[in-house]
Amino acid sequence: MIVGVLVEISNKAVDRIFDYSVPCSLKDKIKVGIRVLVPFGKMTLEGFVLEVKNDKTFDKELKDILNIIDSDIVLNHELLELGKKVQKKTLASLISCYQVMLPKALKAKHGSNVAVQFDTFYCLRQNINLDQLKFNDSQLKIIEIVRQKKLVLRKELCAISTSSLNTLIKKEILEEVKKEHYRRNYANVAFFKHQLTENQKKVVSQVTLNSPQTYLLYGVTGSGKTEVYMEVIDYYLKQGKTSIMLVPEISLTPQMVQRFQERFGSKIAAIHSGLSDGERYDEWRRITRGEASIVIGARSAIFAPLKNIGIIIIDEEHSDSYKQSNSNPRYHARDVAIFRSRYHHCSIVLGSATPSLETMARAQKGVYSLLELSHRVNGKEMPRVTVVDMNKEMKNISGNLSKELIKAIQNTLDRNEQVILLLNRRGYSSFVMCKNCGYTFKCPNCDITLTYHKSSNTLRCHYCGFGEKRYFECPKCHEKSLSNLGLGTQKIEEELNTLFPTCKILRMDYDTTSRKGMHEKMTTDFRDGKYDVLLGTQMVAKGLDFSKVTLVGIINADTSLNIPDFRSSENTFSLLSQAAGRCGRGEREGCVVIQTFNPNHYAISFAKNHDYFSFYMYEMNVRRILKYPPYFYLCNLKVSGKKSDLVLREALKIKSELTSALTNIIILGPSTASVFKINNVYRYNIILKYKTFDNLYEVLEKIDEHYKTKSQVYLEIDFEPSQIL
DNA sequence: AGCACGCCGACT
DNA sequence: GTCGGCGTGCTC
Repeated sequence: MIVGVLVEISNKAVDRIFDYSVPCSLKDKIKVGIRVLVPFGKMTLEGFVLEVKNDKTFDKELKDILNIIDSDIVLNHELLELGKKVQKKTLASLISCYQVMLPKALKAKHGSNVAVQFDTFYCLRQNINLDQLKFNDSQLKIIEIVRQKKLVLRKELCAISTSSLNTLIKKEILEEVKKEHYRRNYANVAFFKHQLTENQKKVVSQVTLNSPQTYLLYGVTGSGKTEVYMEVIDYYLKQGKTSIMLVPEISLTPQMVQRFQERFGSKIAAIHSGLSDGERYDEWRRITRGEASIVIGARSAIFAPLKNIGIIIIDEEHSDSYKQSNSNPRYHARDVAIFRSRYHHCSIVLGSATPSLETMARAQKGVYSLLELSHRVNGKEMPRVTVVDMNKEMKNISGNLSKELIKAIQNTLDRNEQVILLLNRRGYSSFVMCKNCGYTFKCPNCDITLTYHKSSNTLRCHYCGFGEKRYFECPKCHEKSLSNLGLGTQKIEEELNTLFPTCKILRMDYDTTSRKGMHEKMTTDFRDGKYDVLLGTQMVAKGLDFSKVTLVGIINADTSLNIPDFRSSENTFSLLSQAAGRCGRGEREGCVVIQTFNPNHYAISFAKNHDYFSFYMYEMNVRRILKYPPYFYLCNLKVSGKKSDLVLREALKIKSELTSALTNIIILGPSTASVFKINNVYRYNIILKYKTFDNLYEVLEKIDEHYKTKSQVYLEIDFEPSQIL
């Protein structure tokens, strides 16, 4: 017996199947999809069995596999095939495509730290005649409990007498049994169901009754998309089918999970960043065993090993978190969803209040079916939006809050209602500059300005982690005129404290929510009315639902417009629309104040009017003229290395090779990446724009092949990048 | 990933 | 003459 094994080294040079022979003792345990331990050179490695074959026509002497790691399959037939498809689409290594599907516990490097947890029980041995034996009091007590309950936790019996217990085991009267247990409790809570509106019902029946296809559910904020998702999932659950729902990590809050648990109880497996590796492993096992049939999670949950999938839902489909951008495989969850939907013959629902241009364009072309929810469930109009021109305002105020916004906050507080303030951190950070000579602090390893962290009084590099104490004297002109520039939530909080001394402010940003459970506590406290103002970064704009909020203020709408990325308008429009959607969700009407230095920018004016379609039309025209998606596909080739001249030379070589091998393609660059140097590694981008694939993949694969063994220059290929940095 | 092999500069 | 730098190539 011979097995084909893919070893767990994420290096393209060994990313192929190696054959091993199987010793007789392991033969009957071998299955495709399990992990095995194999000798590899001088190393011992874990690997996946991808093939089992019986022919012995091998010219080489094969090594034996050493052992078997899993008794059960970790990669089923579908996932094995899916990995190959993802590999083909992203040109990443095959092993990375399989690794991305599995929880950390099953990976060679970290796996050993995470184990299945067991509870120890006792039970009576069979065929024991108790009457013939003599026992002392505590032994009798123990036997009585075990006879009644059959299976008793060891801990419980130890409480009576550990020594008596041990004697009973020694005499082979009681038997120790280990049973796996999950780290979390999966209590089945009361099923809770909302009444749907007619519009919602219509959408549900379209999704569930038509033949399998991909839908775009375009529903304004507050139109009750989540209720539609639940109803659809319920429909398939009753048919004995499973569901996946993807949510951006940032909106995968305990409240969100709770809503689903209230309806579906322990059928839910939720995979979010708050779980420990062990808890993740438990969830994964519940899914493979069929104990959980509804999976809610961020991007990687699209690989959940469910069988018989009835529906795949991608909520907030425009979110760039669905594209894995910083490590291989650089996949988009939407593409994986499409692969899986073909395997399972199921539909996909892509939901958003601000669909990505790509998705809406496909819906307009008829590739996806468009479903709409154009009214809020509470019947209220969208909130009134005021745009404040900060160019004029800055002359009148000393802080960062306009008179208009201050007045609106005051009015809201007077009415005993709540406020959400959003500080747009995208493309924005606080830094230190000398007011005398203009000196700014740069990271010595990276080509970037250091960020000021007030809590530790340090300057930090966000790219490599470099940090140093904040100076008091300018190192260049030696004046003591260094000042903190830029805006942080702490700064705004101080301003609010001065303006509204009695107002209770809840600050919610990465610093305050990173501790486990803090996010949950904060949202609960705010909902319970313990605070008047919720001040935060992007995370306050997504999905939160507070009925008492009647004012949303956006402190700096346009910093995200300044990012040199073709999606910056789209991202800004989407952020403003989502933020505005946070208010007026209850009985009372809401209003929105947007502060901006670009009051006439189309992303802002269309957001002001809640006019998605006009934004869509306008932006489509921009993309058409500039040859960007959805009119053209993009691919970014990232060429990097420690020797900048060598990197450039190789990048130019790649470009000339592409130019001669490809037609009907626009090749831009190589240009220096927006941060040229990170951690002493120099980076160039070559950007490809094309309408048809032709021989693109073959050519790129050949170039990639060449660079996978080079150690001085690295090449990474990112198809349809979410951003080009 | 790890290790061996091989080709060049600087030294006990 | 050798020691050791790392660039390259191989692992069933």
